[in-house]
Amino acid sequence: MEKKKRNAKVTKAKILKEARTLFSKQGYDATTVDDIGSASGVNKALIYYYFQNKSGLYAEVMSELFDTIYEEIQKAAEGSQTVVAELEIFIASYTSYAYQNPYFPALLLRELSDSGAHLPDVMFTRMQRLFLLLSDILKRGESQKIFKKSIPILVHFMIIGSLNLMVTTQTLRTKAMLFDQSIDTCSQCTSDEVAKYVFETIKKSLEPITKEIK
Amino acid sequence: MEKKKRNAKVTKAKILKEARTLFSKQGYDATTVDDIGSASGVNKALIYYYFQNKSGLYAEVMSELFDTIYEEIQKAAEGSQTVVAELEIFIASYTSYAYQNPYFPALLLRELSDSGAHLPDVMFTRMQRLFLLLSDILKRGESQKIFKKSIPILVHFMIIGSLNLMVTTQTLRTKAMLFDQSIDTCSQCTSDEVAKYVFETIKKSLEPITKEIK
Amino acid sequence: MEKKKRNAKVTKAKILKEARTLFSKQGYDATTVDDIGSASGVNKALIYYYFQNKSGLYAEVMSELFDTIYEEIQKAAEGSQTVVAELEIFIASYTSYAYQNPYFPALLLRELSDSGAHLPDVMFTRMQRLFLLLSDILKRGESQKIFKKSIPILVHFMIIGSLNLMVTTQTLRTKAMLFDQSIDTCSQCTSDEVAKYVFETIKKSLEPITKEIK
Amino acid sequence: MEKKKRNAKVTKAKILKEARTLFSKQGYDATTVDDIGSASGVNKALIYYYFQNKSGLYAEVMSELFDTIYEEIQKAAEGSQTVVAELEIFIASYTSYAYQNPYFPALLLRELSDSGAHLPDVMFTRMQRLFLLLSDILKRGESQKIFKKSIPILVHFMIIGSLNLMVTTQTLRTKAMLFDQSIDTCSQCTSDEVAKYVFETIKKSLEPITKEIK
DNA sequence: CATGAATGAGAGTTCATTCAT
DNA sequence: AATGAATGAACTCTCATTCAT
Repeated sequence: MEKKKRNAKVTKAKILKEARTLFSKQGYDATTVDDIGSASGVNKALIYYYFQNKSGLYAEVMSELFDTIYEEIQKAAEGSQTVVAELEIFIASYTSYAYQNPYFPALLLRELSDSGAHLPDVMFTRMQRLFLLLSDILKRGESQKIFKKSIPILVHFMIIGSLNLMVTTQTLRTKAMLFDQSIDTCSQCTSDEVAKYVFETIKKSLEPITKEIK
Repeated sequence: MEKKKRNAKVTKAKILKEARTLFSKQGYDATTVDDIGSASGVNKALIYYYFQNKSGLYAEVMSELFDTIYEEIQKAAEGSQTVVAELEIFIASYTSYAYQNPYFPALLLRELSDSGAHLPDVMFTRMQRLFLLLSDILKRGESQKIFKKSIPILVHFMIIGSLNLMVTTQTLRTKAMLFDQSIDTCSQCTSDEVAKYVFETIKKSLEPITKEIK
Repeated sequence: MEKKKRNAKVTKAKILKEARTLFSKQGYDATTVDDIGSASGVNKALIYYYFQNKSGLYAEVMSELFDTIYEEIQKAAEGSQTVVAELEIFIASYTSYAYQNPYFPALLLRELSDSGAHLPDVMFTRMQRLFLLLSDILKRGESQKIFKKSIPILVHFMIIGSLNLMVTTQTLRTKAMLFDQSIDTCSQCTSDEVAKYVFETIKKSLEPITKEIK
Repeated sequence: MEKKKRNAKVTKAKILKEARTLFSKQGYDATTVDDIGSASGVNKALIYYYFQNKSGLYAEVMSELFDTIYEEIQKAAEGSQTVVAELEIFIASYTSYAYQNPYFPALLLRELSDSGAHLPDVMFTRMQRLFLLLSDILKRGESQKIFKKSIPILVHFMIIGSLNLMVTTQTLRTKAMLFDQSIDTCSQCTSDEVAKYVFETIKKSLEPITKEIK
């Protein structure tokens, strides 16, 4: 009868996992602490024991996500030789992360739609780091004359905006296709195809004018 | 003493207006019917008299918004000669609408982060129409050999993703700048600059390969 | 079927009445809003509709009580000729009020034991007015050489302390008598007897020294 | 490294001490077992190990207090020659105890406002003993013709009522003075002055009538 | 002797919604 | 057309208490 083994680490992780799923599926307000409690098989009060309150739990969920994606991208970009390769890896790893952790895009978009209403200031910095990663690639590319001058935040938003929306609208796009076969919502596209298209688009837009003129 | 003139149309419009503002500022869940009531100076029960319930009101708010933006874009595009001009106008009018009705981007992004959980099916079609507008431009451009083959939904999402995020993150980006002057979040950019950059990016990415090779 | 007549005044009064009873019987913390709701036959939410929150209700209960007793004492004292008569009336009306509204002593003592933890500052003034009533009698008596110099607050506390305790300990004192007949806890005393004894005690203690010496 | 010496007696005493303080400062309901735990630096569960439950702890706290004050008064009264001296000592030692253990008055008043709802029967007897101490003095004084006939419980309540209120309202009275300098709430009085005044008042009221007539 | 983990039963408060006028 | 009164269902959070170690 080894049901309840009282392992704090395991329990806390379970709570965080279920919270992540629910928050992303239903949003912050629509997710109740009771939901999270029963999803993770623990008493509601235990959640308050580990995390002070609902928003504390939310903050911890978000921290984890931002830290993870940041590390993944950084790790992936480590050995890259050119800024173009770095850009490609940035987009590819973001895409792969987003497709594999589909709660992330939903949470991120919601947070950005809210001006971070639910997030403490600490989280703010974590969100910025991601942008700085790309921003730095662009800047270096520019000084190497490989990229033309750009507006980094817009490049950033074109990338993550489109990728996140692709993930969050998966159902919607499939539904659209069922309604009207003539509409192409790329509902069967793989994440690789998506990543590739976004990368090509961005890359092309960054090519110095000289090339184009020629 | 002509204070309360009992003008159904006016009252209903007032409710819709305040609802729109509140829903976009705070989101669906965080906005209470009471909030809307007191903002529009009417009794809560009257809201139920005019609209079936909270989500009915929400649906009406969203309908209005989508109808308006659709009409605006269409009207603007009317006299355009080339598909490139049409594309430019599409982006420009979307941008101008989003910047002038800053509640719209927040609502749209939230809705898309949810796979439209709050949205009735009627709304679904309305969202599609917007995409079809762009999709059609791309298709015609392609058959005229002016645009190369693209993935319309991704182009769509790059456009509206970036533009919406620019609007919703205005505060956040200003804050970021205050924290660290070296980070360029385009916090002072005008809507025209933004529209132009997005247009240039998309246009370039659509240029047929031939041009590039030369 | 004239059950629910929707009479705001009546309903509100009923809530106040039951709240008063329960707060005095069980104290602030031990009384739940649910208790009050079911005692007064209304939905809990209605209590929040009329009074913002639990402590708002409490404050209103206390206001009523203090206002009432103050008015009663003042009215009773109106026609009195001498300060001694005024003192007697002060004590007599306080006693009679306390015995007839037995929740009052409990509430007052608890509040005074807590340094008014549950009360807003407005209430503070109301409590003071009662003291000023007595204080004024003593002062006038003193200047008329009818009373000797006293410490008003102590006189006040001897009066209300003893009277309130008599009311709140009624059960306890009866119980004591049942345990041990030899103990005289005045458990059968009428309120008049009590008032008289307290008055005599205080009066005597206020007599100018001259009298005593003679 | 002799930090946690596992000394049952010491630990238990520490818990009792902090419990006493907290119960008196905040009342029974408002004090949580967690509060007591962290104030005394022990784990919450340990409190349940030593005392059955919250109200068990409370009972023990109260027992201690009543035992202590009873002993103090008795000891002080030991060598006194006359009943008047005994009365003086009773009041003086009660006053000194109350001023030195300011939690006691709050607890006692609260308990008496409740008709001892929180108190087990054992406690009841202990409260009585205190009264019997005074009651006995009065009775002896009466039979020695030094005191006139009195209502002992009222005398008791006048004494402890006023003294306890003086202690519990210290803050309130200081506040009153700050608000309005003209109100004399004896906020600077020493415990000796208070004790003396109460004693004089009671003594005078007990003087046999003969004296007064003369 | 001592602790961290876990729970059940509420408590206060909010809110969408309805009813009577 | 418009309102105040009333409700039920939830929701967040707390707390006394117990269990396993």
